Amino acid sequence: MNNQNTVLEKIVSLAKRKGFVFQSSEIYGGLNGCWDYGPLGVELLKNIKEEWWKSMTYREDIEGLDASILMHKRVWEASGHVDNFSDPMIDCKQCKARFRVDTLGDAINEKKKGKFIKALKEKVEGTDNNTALEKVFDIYSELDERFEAIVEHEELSKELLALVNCPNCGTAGEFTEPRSFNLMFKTFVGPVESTDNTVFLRPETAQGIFVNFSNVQGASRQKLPFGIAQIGKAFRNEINTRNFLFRTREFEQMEMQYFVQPKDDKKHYDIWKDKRMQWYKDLGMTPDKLRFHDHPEDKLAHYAKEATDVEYEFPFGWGEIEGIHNRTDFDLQRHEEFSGKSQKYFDDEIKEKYIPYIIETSAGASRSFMAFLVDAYHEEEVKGEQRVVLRFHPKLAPIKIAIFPLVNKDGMPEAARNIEADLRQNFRVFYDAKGAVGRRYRRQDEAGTPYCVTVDTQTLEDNTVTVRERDSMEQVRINIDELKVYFLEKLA
RNA sequence: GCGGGAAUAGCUCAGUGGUAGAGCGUCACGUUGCCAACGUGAAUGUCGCGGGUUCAAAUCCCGUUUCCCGCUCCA
Repeated sequence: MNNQNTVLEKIVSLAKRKGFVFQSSEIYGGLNGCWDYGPLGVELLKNIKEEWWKSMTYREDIEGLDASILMHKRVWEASGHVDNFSDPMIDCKQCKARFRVDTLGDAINEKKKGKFIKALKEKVEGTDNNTALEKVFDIYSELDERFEAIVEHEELSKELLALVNCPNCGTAGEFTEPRSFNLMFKTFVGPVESTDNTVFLRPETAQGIFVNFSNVQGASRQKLPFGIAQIGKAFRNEINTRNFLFRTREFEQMEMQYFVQPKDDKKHYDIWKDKRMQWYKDLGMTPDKLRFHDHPEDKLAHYAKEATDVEYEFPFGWGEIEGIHNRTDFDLQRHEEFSGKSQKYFDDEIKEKYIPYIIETSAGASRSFMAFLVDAYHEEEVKGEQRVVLRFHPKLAPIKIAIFPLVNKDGMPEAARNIEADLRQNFRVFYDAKGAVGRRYRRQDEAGTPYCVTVDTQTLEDNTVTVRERDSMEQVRINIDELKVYFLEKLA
């Protein structure tokens, strides 16, 4: 574990040194959980988003969208974020201690938990809550799990809290009502601050897609099944940020919502699940470090019928980089209800009107960035010297080709500059003439540049150059006239 | 949010009360002949920030911010 943390620290350090990621507002002491993408980082991020965009929208059945970050307040009431997207807290009125409701159980021992649950069972006997409690008992056999499930249940939680003694002072029945600490960032439309003009910074891009379902369908004349894709920033006022780019308060999502006939939901869910996993593998991510984590039925979010995470094994452990959910008709149903505008789709084939089911693929651009960066990082020994190399897939590499004169004289720089000018029309290239060529190669290794072109004496005689490949460090001689075609093929 | 650790040059770090340091990197000049070569020179620090103690603080004390770790949580 210690060793693995060191790896992450090295990557954070490299990321700063080479210009991938800087801490936000660093000269002012930094801002918790916010990071800036530097010259190489912005290229890598842009390439990731571009690959995603191509794979998602360069097809007949998916349309693009770029919705506003600020949306009507009612959107978040309909989505459930105003009510659910929060961590309820309670205070003990007696001793003023504060507890998060969902972690209250940690402060209470087994024996007492048993006592409280028994008391609760007697209390709800014969009421609606009894059914709910029985369901909890069916799903869980462990005491801790039962307690946790009760606490997470809106109604049962209230009943239980009235019975529980404060873990701090022992007083029973003195807890406040659970209060929500909403994780959405709030701001105001217009210069005057008042509750009337409160808006939220979107905590997910998905709702921008849902509320535009009819617009996009009408404008694009798409028929079900079809999807809407969007890349954009989202904001969550996380209690804790942690692990570099993994949990940040401002992050970027790459989401595609696929609208399907309800009866086909399982089919499309499975298709997208496979397709999304393959995307990471196709871009070179180590297959052994990727897995699915299926959500157990009782842990599903309020909107989901089926859900899985694509997880990557980071130095700190497995972490989600994408969520694939069957959101059912929950979102459109709710928007229909809250807006009063029909969200139904008339299906010509079956002559039926229905609210589509939605299969969501929601990838974290920032998290993918981190996963691709961590996965690319390699340290190796070359002739007794350590080499640090970022083995990015050529499509993701911030710089595609570096061009060097072997030495900075005898007509070599001029020849190299000509090559640079020519290749720059098609590729992101970098010219460097300073110092020994070996050092320049290693510098490019640290930036993840897949190819280096070097002009030498022979170039001036027969118009050929060496092309050095990053991972193998092997060199081939190529005629300058064939370079562009060579790279178009290699980098396509 | 709780508990633990850390913060000194771009990076890694040394410096336990008395002039701010090293290695690497960066830049310049010279040299160069394919994998972090060499020589000479240079730039870079309110020692995270704010208070306090002291004749004197990078060093001791208090607060705070940020990062890392363990819980917790999550896209």
